[in-house]
Amino acid sequence: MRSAAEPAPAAPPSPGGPPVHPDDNDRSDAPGAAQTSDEAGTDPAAGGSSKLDEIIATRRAKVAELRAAGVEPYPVRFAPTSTLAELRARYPDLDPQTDTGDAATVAGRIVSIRRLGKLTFVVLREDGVDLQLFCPRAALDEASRALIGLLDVGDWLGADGEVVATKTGELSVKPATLTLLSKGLRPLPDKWHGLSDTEARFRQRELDLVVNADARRVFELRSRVLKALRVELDERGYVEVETPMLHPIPGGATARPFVTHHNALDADLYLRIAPELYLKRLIAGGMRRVYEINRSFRNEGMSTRHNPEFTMLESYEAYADYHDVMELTEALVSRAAEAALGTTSATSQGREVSLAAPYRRVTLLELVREATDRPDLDYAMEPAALREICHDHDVHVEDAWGAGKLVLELYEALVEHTLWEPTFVLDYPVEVSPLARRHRSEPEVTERFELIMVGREHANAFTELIDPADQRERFEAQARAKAAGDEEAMVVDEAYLRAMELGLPPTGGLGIGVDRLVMLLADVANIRDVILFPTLRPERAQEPGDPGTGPGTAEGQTGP
RNA sequence: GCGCCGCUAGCUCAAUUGGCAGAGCAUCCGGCUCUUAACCGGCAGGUUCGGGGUUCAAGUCCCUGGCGGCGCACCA
Repeated sequence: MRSAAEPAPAAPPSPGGPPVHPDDNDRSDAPGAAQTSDEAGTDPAAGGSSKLDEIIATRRAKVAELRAAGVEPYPVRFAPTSTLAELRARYPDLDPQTDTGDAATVAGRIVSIRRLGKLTFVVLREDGVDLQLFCPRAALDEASRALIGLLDVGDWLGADGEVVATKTGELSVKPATLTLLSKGLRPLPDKWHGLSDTEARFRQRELDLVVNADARRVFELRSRVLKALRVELDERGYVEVETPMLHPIPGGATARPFVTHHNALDADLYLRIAPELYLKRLIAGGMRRVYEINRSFRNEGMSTRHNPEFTMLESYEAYADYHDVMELTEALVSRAAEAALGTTSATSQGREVSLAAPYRRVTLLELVREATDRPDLDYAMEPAALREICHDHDVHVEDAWGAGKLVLELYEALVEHTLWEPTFVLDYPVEVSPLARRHRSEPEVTERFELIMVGREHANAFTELIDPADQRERFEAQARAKAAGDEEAMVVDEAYLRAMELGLPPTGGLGIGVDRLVMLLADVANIRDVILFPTLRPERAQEPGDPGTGPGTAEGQTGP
């Protein structure tokens, strides 16, 4: 994204004068530059692998040759009359050797070239759809005849000609004119094996998208899921809002935040771990139904299910309780499934799962009683007795944990991964739910549920705590835990308490992990497969002091 | 963060017990007017992830660092 790097975009070939291209500015052929290294030394991106250098040098030479012939290799604009997909849809099955007489102008990236003497086949790809150009030399105008010999796989190309079907029945455009739209300098991965190196796929997603159809499938599915979630919420009268990602104090979840610093304010800020508190302040302000779909950031471990930045949907609705939110959750998940798959029946890890509403509802306590075969188990039990039950099931415990935390640990260790079909697990202990309202009839628990599907948590919701005095006590308990060393515990958020003191109506709130929902629907095992550019360790910087490969040449182009 | 596995040509992968670093595709040169993993002939392409060690000899064994994958831990 360095727009300043194009000081003279699409410079027209100057009449009479020699072709000049910006690349020359950082080449060392200026008089007096005692640069003796070969072509390789001028490419800041090439580490020293000479075959790649050779390919890039060859293609740069083609750029120069094209400019010398008056062809702009990076033109300003092109106007196709149809996409490749539209053309395929318009001519679903032409008979072999049909000349339709219809003209079409198409464009795409060249993914294959087959030269058979005076006949060339070029395969264009656009938005994942391929179309062949059937290019007998005799059909091309003079400029296109010169151009076609300089084309490479990876170039962007436009073609203007007749829609035909070849002898074998392959739908094709037979161009009279070829227009180079952008000359690619780097080779594409193997046309047959594609790009399978996972690191390369994540670091160079653009390459993954060019050659791997599955990458495109996943991200198109993701887009449909996002749209479906928005449409469902919009139809229900929710307003989409955007609240800060820079927070003066982290809140809304128990997690370790990223810290950053604002210079003019001379203040530390935290990347948000959840939008929750701001969204509830909007409810306090009288916005009846709001939602936000965007990133949150947690400075914790990374895994196949955890990226440091991830997308969450949070929604809040005045007057609602968690039973209302369950109904909303069912509608959102089943609608997302319909949008993604055309059905509420999904396959995950080779196993079916039905996402059709309604979903099973069962309390956390019931599940733990069942799993431990202890019908007497209860939040009122002595913690020592609960610890013993944990010990019997090899569940790790810590001294500071109360009954609620211990029961939750049992649930997470013994039950959660066994819940395959969508299940609302209800009524989490107060101790582990600092922002949820106490249950209307069970004092030890809150009105909170998590939605478990295929053994994993996908949503977390509750009847919100709206009593400011209760909230202050919960915050203070969290602050004590933090002082005692719990790095994830919350701090007292006075701005939020002030909003609550203004009066928060009864409110039902929901959070859905969007990446995980997409993982489920796309049936992929790694969260990095549903995030276009997942967080990776930075690539190692180039060796300092390595002549000719430092940042100097690249920076030199960036202009003022 | 811990454990296990991986890293060889632009891409996908080989390389016997430690014994001359190879193939296919792509590139480059030549041929070919119905191909679609086009075909035929030829040339070239290597810091075997980096550094160190053992050895007559290291892609291979040892140490160390880098990056990635998987599992565990934590969370969504």
